[in-house]
Amino acid sequence: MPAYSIPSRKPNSAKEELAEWEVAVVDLFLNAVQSVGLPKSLGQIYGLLFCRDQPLAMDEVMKLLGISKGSASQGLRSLRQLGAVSSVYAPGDRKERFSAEIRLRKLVAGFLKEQADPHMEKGISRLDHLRKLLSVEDDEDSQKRGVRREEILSGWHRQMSRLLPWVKMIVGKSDRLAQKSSE
Amino acid sequence: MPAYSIPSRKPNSAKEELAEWEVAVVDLFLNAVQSVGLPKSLGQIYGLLFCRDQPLAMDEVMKLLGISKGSASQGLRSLRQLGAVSSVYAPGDRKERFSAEIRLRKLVAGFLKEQADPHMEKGISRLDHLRKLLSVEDDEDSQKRGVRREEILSGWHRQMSRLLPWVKMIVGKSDRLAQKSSE
DNA sequence: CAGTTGGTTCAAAAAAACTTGAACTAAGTT
DNA sequence: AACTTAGTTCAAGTTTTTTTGAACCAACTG
Repeated sequence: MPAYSIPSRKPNSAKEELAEWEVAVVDLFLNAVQSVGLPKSLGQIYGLLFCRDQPLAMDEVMKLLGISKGSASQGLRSLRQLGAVSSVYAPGDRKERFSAEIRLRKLVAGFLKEQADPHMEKGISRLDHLRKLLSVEDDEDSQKRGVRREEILSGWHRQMSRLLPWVKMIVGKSDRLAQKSSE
Repeated sequence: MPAYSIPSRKPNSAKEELAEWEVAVVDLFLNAVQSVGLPKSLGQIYGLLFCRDQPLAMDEVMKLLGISKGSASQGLRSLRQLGAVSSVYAPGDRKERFSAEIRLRKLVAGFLKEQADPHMEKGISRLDHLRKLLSVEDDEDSQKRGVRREEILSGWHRQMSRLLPWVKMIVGKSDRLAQKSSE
């Protein structure tokens, strides 16, 4: 038996390929995800999983999307971290399989938790730093001006902090449409 | 008899360089702006103008931040388009001068109008395209699956449309804090 | 009009972000 | 143990985005 058969690579003719509409969905997510500053492979992977009823393994994702092992691995990790996909292991199978989270509220919550919250945290320490610098500013006019700016920034920070819970709440409402297909 | 001591630094006559706290503010905006996917020069420029009471001309921005003419010109244009800075011409002076918009509600509204709204528009046409593809899908199971996905996506789109006005409203509330410090 | 100034444009350079694939760990099989 | 197979890591390569600066335009000045 052949230990290793020559990999006759035909670029796009595999047993399985995406339906046209699936390509469109993958493309939709590819774009959507870029608009919020995430790498496009995340969008492709999520889009593919979003289309499927059954969870897919990493090698299927690679083959269907034509992306590398590294991209698939890293992409899936990021998506898991964002709470946008979850892994399921079928008993008796060593492969990890992935399925997409389709509840918008969860997606938004995960995104905010991973992206917005850290920024808010960082904002606090930056404001602290700013106050420290202001306390040693020797030009009095400059200092006064700086203090006014610090007040404004603190106000903004407070308002953004207030906003985030609302976003989660509003998006959470009537998530039913999505839920009935999954839960 | 100097009223204030500790002028032992470079006695820079005009404001040729930024105060330490101003550097920190510029850096703060540089980071903030990148986290929403805008070029960092936008953050630098906005941050500088945010610090100042008096509007600055383009050549001052260039010199203070050490950026090129091209960056300054393009950056200021983008900021104007976002509604984040406005230009003021002093009478008798041919130079255009720029000052930062500091009302958070205006900043958010401008950002949403320029960034989010176009995406929502594009979303509509993508959903239309998807429906068209689904109407000609020949595999019946695939089609059914696709239709379910299209329903989910439409639901998401609807919810996001609902969210945006709320964001503007919530951020708009008690913008007073920022205003009283400047106006 | 020739010279200067304020400002825009855009091709090319630089920087940043993303993807790849080979080397590697870990765990299961023979 | 040797050989799979599943998956991770990361240096190097590729692509995309951003910045630069020189050419250009338009308006004012002497």
